[in-house]
Amino acid sequence: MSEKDDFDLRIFLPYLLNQAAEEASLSFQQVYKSRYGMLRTEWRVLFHLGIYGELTAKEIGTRAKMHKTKISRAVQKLAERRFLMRVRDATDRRSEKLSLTPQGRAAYEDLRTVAARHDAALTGRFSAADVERLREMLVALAEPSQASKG
Amino acid sequence: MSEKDDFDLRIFLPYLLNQAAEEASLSFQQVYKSRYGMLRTEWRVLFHLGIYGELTAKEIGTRAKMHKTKISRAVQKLAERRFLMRVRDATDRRSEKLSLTPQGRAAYEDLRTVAARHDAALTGRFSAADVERLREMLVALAEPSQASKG
DNA sequence: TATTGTTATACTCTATAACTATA
DNA sequence: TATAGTTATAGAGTATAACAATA
Repeated sequence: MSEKDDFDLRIFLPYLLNQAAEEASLSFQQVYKSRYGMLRTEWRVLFHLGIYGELTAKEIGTRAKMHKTKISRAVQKLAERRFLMRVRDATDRRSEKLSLTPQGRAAYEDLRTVAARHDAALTGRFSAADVERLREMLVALAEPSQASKG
Repeated sequence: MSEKDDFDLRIFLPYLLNQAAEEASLSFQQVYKSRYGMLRTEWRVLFHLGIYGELTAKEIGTRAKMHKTKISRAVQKLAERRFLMRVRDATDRRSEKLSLTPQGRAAYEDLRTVAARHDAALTGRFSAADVERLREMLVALAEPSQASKG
């Protein structure tokens, strides 16, 4: 994009990424919200426990790049609704081992299926090679502190 | 992505798009916020008027796919800060012709330059062909009601 | 009756500081 | 002193209903 009179907002990358992200999230959001009353932070924590098994809040934070306050509140909600269990760590009593209850695992497995189908629906219109390259580029763009000090 | 035990959250498209969008927006957000005290909705309206000239709120809504309440509030803020002028439409007194003041145009031109440089910094690491394909795919993903009922 | 734009309200999401309890 | 996690608070972003003025 040049800097003069032909600026095209419609292809400005931050704008485009935001629009695509909003649209792509919509139908999945409706599912985790309507079926389980979850928020974004909550399904993310649920998925981390579903995929990796027992984790502490700290470990989830590292893997998900989520701030500890977000995790704290998401864990609280998931515990209230009996999707996860908290067990005080015997060797370091500041932290807790978090793991899914059977109910939490069932929710995770349901949502994992929905997510996989949704991902397939979103990417199905593109070639496999294009999708692979798209994911690579998005991973690179998601990485912090690339060239970005405009 | 398959639906069984190898679900990989890190490449789940809605998740990836969200992370990339957040990261890509960061530095530009800091500029329009710190220099002009603007919010997201406000720079978007500013850009529409800068690019297309005189528009009504309705026309901005159509082009930007923004709800009228967002536009109403963004226009109010931009008018307070003397970035735009409102002139009642003589032929339809329900709407107003919106246009940038000299101060608004100066802000737009400054931010347009920042945006173009930021876009170049974000995409500079990829080949021109990859960037072109990336924008095409994001435009397609941003389009509402594709296959999405997971 | 329908449309343009405004106001009220609530919910979601994010960011930061200050705090606790443990180490 | 530092770390794991919590609580409080505010700001940013989004969504919807109800409304006034005009067509």
